Amino acid sequence: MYNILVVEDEKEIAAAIEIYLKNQNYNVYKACNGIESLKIFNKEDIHLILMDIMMPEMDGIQTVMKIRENSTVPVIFLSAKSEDTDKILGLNIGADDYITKPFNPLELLARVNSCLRRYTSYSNGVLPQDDVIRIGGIELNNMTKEVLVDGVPVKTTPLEFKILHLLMKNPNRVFSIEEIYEKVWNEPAYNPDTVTVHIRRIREKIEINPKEPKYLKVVWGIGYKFEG
Amino acid sequence: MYNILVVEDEKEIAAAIEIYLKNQNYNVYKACNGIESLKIFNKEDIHLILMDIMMPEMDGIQTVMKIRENSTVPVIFLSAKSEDTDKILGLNIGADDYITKPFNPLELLARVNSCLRRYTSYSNGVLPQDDVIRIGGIELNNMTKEVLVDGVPVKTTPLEFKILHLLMKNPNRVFSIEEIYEKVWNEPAYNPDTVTVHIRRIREKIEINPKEPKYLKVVWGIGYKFEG
DNA sequence: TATAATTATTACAAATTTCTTAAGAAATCC
DNA sequence: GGATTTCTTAAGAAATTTGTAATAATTATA
Repeated sequence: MYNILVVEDEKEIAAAIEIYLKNQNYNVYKACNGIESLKIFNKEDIHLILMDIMMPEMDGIQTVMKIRENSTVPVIFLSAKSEDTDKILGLNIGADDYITKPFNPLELLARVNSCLRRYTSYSNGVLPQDDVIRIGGIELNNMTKEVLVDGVPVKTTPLEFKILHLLMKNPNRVFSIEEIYEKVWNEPAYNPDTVTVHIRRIREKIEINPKEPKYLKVVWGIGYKFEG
Repeated sequence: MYNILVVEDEKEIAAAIEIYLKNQNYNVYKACNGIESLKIFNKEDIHLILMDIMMPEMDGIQTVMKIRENSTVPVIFLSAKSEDTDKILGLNIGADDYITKPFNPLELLARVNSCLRRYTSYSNGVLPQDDVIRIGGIELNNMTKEVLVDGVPVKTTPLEFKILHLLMKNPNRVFSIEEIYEKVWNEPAYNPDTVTVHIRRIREKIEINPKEPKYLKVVWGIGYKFEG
């Protein structure tokens, strides 16, 4: 049973899609804007996203970019525009397919089926390599959300994992506290202390001596980096 | 990691562009008029400019003309007008591309990517591929904020790094103490001693014998330069 | 060479940033 | 609904960086 997230601000279209998909025995989650979709995506185990491009608040492209920062879930774009450039560009940011409105319900279903088949076929045997990052003695698995320190599993909270993931995805790059906050929390306003405290907790879990960190280093006056 | 300067007086548009670019891991600087953009351009190591044509104070074309006096940095124009005359004019003064508002975010990203790709491919060695400057035995990495002296990492404070970066970006060019102060601190008022002390501290870190500097030389009565 | 102007050196005070801790709020789980 | 886990905030401590000022050394010029 697959979970499909439909992100679409026009209620009637969303309802119609829901009917088609439920008839095919898919489980449907609905969001009417980008922000809501991110919340659902972070909470549920979504196998495919149908994303409208034109939306209030945060448009579909921005939303997919956010999702792509730490997931390779398949995405099919829905759009009123049919220009070829858009089509190609949409695929460039990691969309798996593209359907122009008004669409044929059968076409929609066909693409959804094919997309899921394609994705599950290569996620069966070999996992996408992006999901495991290993630097020094630290191994981070984005699929299972597991962290290994010298082979020993360590429990991390969701926020700790996100911060560590961000830094380990770009080893040696320095992130300012503000940057970390924006990327992890998806909000502009922030309290620097919050990030600092989480950094401290991550250090407690992955460093032998948190006061002299080997991996999670501070660059004074600039920010933090994962050294590898 | 590329630095992109967005020159746009409408705050919402500038903010939107910033989001798109940051999501693609570009570093974004913003200016809301031509004069401000020149200041940032002179201070930072900008790899591409997105320039609005219609702006108060100094318009985009005037600004690019000023920039073109001593730089071939790629420029993409943004404009509400779509007349061909503007287009041709824009390209004639050395713009690399042209986007009319309202624009598709993906189109913007595609042009930015292509522009940077094109530029770096035919600039052999002039423009650094990444943010690494290497002169003599000194290597400076702006992404990791690391400084290597003959391969040995050396810790620098934020101000020291900024000063060194400024001088190494323009090797052999002499900067007056006042100029250094203005570009690094971004303030008009200054105390010459402050800069002198910082120069001394940098020398202690990168020179074998600070009293007879090999790199960070003084030009008597004029200022300092990084010799390479 | 003497003098004035500029740069170098040093030590210490001030300012800034990060660290640590802990308590209460919020969210999640059973 | 209660218990547990996770998150946020705040405040003082600790560490680091930055600015200042006094003095020494160097360079240019008359």
